[in-house]
Amino acid sequence: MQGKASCRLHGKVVCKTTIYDIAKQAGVSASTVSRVINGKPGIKESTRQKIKKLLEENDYTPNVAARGLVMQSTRFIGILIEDIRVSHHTDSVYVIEQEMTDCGYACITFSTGPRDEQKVKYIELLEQRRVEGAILVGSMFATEAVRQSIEKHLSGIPVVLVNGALELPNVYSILIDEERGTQDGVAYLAGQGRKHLAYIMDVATPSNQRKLQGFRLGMMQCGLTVEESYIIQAPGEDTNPSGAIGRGRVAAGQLLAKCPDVDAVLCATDLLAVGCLQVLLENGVAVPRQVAVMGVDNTLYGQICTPTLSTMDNKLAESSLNAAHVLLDVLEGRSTSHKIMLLTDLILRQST
Amino acid sequence: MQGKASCRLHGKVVCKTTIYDIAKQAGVSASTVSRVINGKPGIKESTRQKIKKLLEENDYTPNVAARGLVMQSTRFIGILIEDIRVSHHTDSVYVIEQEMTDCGYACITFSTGPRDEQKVKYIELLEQRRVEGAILVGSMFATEAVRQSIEKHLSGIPVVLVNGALELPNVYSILIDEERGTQDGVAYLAGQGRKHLAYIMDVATPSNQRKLQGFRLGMMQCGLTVEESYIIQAPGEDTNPSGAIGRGRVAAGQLLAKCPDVDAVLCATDLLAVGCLQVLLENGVAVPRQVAVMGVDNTLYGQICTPTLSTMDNKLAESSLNAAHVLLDVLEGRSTSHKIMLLTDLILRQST
DNA sequence: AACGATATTGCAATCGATTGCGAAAAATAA
DNA sequence: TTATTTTTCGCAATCGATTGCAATATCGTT
Repeated sequence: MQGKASCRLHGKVVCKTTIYDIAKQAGVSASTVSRVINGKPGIKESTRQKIKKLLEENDYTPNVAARGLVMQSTRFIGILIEDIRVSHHTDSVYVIEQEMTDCGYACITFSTGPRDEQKVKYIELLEQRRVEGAILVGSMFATEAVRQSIEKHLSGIPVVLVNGALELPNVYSILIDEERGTQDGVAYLAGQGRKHLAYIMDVATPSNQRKLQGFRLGMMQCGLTVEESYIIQAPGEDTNPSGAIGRGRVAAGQLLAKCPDVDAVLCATDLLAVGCLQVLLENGVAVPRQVAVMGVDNTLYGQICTPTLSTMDNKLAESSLNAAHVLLDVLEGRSTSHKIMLLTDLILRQST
Repeated sequence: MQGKASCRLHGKVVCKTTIYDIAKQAGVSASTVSRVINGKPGIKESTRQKIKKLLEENDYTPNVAARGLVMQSTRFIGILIEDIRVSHHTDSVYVIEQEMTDCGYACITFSTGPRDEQKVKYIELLEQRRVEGAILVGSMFATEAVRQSIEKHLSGIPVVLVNGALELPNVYSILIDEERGTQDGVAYLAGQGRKHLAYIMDVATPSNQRKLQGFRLGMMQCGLTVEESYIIQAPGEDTNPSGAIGRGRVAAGQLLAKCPDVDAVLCATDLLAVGCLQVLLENGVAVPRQVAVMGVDNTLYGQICTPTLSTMDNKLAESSLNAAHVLLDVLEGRSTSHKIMLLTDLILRQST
């Protein structure tokens, strides 16, 4: 027997009003109230109106968790991202949240950090919340540990990976051809007659490795040889975005020391490139006359620094939008593709 | 009668295993399983072990929604923010999510956009999800419409407002003394002997109005008169952060046209300041020799532009951290303060 | 007035948990 | 062996919804 009236304490509603409260007031059963709420047919117009009025008056709001329990659907999706503070990641989250919210889903977002154990932990949290789908943004989710965790905890629900692939029947991938994009960048710089290209590498994520691979391929295709000492690893593995400039500065310092005749630098991210730019200018190197600099991500930073930064737009927002659409397709029973590949754009500004 | 075994389809688990599944396998009742899961006493050690093993083997994960239904607690909190893409907002969300996640809460985050109706809509969504608390980031939430909506939909749960106040018994406020901060900025510039200060105003949020008020007060205290035509309204009301630079540029154009002897510009945000800087430099104005420029927010942009930007650090991340702590205090029954006021810092760089 | 057809509504089970209280089982005491 | 205590465990209600099926109400017909 249910039907306890919503309890009030000090005038504040402590328990929200339920369909039983409404039913009692209307002198009908909870079933009838439920049918009115959901616009089901077979209710006399007069009672429908009476109930609607009561719902209004009592500020009734359905408990979606209770509804979800019987409907077997939470209308939650999960978003996992390494660090939401990274500016292009923010755009991704924004796009996904907008799109999913519009379709009646709510997003549970976690910044996982770089470590696999953390990622696995958050995957379990998503399972506990019974999300109906998940989007993992970033190539760092394409690891074996994550694969196993998805298989164990997220099997049965669609998972979309942005900028990475995972061989699992329920995993969909949005891929970005960063390798090709980096090749394009190299080709452009080589086309300017530059011959001694350097590369500033970020932490060795799959995405960064693809970019580096693109650098090597591009060099080869342009008939240039890669001098290994011209591939410089930015120090540390801090994910805090504000640290990236400093890391770029350190790398640029090494560059100046080790690469005397360098005439172009490709950087794995815009912020590394900004740090690099700063050091070059501070040391009297003319950019782009003596050394050209190119970044990746097409962030606002590149529009602000001086000289403005040429960069590879890796379309993270667009791929996230694609991810949301793929997820919605699967959730709503439409057919969709398991793999989508996007091409990058070269954005040319003053630094090249 | 419950106890349907978890159904499998094509090898994929479609229904997660429940405590009834475990109970049946163990030959006990669901109550016993529940007690083992929650570490309750009064269970024979041998059966406890047996059940624990089964939980492991079956990859059991509690359905937190079902649990929440009976426990009357969802362990969800809501975060409302106008636009998560704005960089200091991102930091706020990051900090809040970290803090709440650490304490076992999950966050439902919505970017509401600038309009009141949207904000109200998202407040209702939070109610539907039965969040146990909410944090609203930004002064734009301090409106009458939002106040009423909170009173109607979020009464009974703690709500923390970052950078704004609302007179409601369950609303807590983290305030930032931006008025005072702007006064400090004016005082600093006046101390350099500058006398003709301009102000580039952003959309008229309460926060921005407080800053403008600080500008007026500061001028008065320094014995300077405010020339109304030196207060320039940046055009548009686009919340897309990437548009702010352009808006700053437009404002700076007006500045050059209308304010011949200007020798300092305070801007409502860093990005406006960056746009302003660009236009000044393009027009051959020496910064800071002829005109000093100062922003607000202490974003990374200010460290990147040339010259680097002096700015007022309004401690949004710190205030968000405070907000999370206040919310946790209330949720966990500790006493806390209804209002916290933070002071800003002046960050001095090359542009002044 | 009696009947069948249709329009409304309620009962009760269900979703996946938690928990107070009583019952059965085991351990201990008499 | 019986009585008593203490462990251990299950029953059933509960949280707030949804829904198939059965029951009742209403209506038109003859």
